[in-house]
Amino acid sequence: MVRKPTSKETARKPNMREAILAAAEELFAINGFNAVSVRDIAQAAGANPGSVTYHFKTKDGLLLEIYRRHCGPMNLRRSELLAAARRVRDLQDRLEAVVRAYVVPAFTSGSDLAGGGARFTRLRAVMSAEGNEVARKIIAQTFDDTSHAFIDAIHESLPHIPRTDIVWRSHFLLGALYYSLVTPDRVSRLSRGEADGGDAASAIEQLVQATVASFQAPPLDHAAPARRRPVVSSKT
Amino acid sequence: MVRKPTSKETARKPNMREAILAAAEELFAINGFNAVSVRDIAQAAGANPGSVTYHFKTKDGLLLEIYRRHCGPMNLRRSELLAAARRVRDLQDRLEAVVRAYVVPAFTSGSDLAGGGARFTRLRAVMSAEGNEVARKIIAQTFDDTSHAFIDAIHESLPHIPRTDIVWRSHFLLGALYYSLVTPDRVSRLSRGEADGGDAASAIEQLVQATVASFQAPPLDHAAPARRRPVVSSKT
DNA sequence: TGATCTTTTGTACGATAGTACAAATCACAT
DNA sequence: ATGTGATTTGTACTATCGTACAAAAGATCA
Repeated sequence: MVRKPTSKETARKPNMREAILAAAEELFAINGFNAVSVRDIAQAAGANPGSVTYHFKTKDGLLLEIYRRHCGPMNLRRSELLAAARRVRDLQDRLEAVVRAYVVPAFTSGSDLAGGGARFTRLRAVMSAEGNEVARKIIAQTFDDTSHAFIDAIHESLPHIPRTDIVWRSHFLLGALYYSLVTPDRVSRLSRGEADGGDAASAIEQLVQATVASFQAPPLDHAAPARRRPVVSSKT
Repeated sequence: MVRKPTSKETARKPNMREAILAAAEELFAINGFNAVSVRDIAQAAGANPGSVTYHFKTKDGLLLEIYRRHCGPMNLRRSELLAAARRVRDLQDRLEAVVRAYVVPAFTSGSDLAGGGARFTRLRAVMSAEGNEVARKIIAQTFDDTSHAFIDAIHESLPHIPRTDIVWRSHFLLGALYYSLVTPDRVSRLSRGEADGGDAASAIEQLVQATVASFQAPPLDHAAPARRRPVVSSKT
């Protein structure tokens, strides 16, 4: 008889805890935290509502565990890719590699969770929009380090751009990334079917290319707006 | 003796209907649709919960009315600015003007609502993330025309870029725009206080500049992406 | 097998949700 | 001042929320 697990950390044969986590992740990512009830999650997971309470104590605890599951692997993968990107000699290529190291793990999973990267990133996007408190705390203390590392790496490739501008542009990158995962159908619609907003590979390439170009844009902090004239004038 | 209003369309002296709309708009934009109760809105507006039902019938009806209030003016202003931008001769300047015509009304109000532009745009961002049904319907039938007009205008300035790429990049623009309004504090935090994410003027300039550069990036549709050397450079 | 621990189930409780509706109140034309 | 229609108030109803908890069921090992 095969018997590998000790009694302490085993769950049932069909792992209910995991099923609940997966169902919650999916539902939260699509509908937001507040619109999904514990009963909805339980039903989607084929579990009893009480099981959710048993495994995660509260609804917040469930969300917290989802974050714990993904943050580690994703940031680890980002660190690896970032380290590799830093070793690229050509500054131009390095910039692209760094951006790619930031973007790719958000679309594709960082570890055992297959294809869960995009789902979790979408979850983060939605929680961010909802101003979810649990998420806010985790984000600030888990992702800011990573964000700083990327900003520094980008700054390394573009020393002549003020750090402030890089912060703004990397912020735009994250916004674009989030939005691409939240409403991919809009891309399909506006392109009249010529593009598939749900295609991760396309999204990544488009995003990386557009973002690299935006980082390379000339800085504007320099208090010298003489170059361009005020273009807008239509109001009375 | 002042007598301007006819009895038919007047509300109370302190216009309750407007107060409710304003309160709802603010609360929805910050916390999302589902997290805000009708009672929350009524309290914030200094009204009775029943008044909300009286004026707007349902909570969905209230959201619908908020959209009706803003969509017209904002799209009107965008059309004006877009028309003006189209008249700019220099292609480079025209591109920037077009982008600005898209961005500016989202941050600043389009009509009588003072400063409400950013709030409403943030509301749209949050509703989009939550997958709100009421919002989805209105968006598709109200904003897609505008979006197409902008995409076409940009395509005019950049004829060598495939329309598909322009759709993606304008999608990124909207995502960046939304995200800037949803979590401006992140910019302040990551820049270590050097930038104020809440400053609309800075956000607009940064966003316009970054976006123009992203639109100008070389197209990537071209089937064979070997080792490409991007042409964009900032040296003068 | 029986004892013990873990997990699942079922049910219930208090809080709060959206909304309906009658009564009270107000603004204003007559 | 008075009647009338537009608003506001107060309250109540039903549904659903998150969560607690005891009992049932399953697993583990002496």
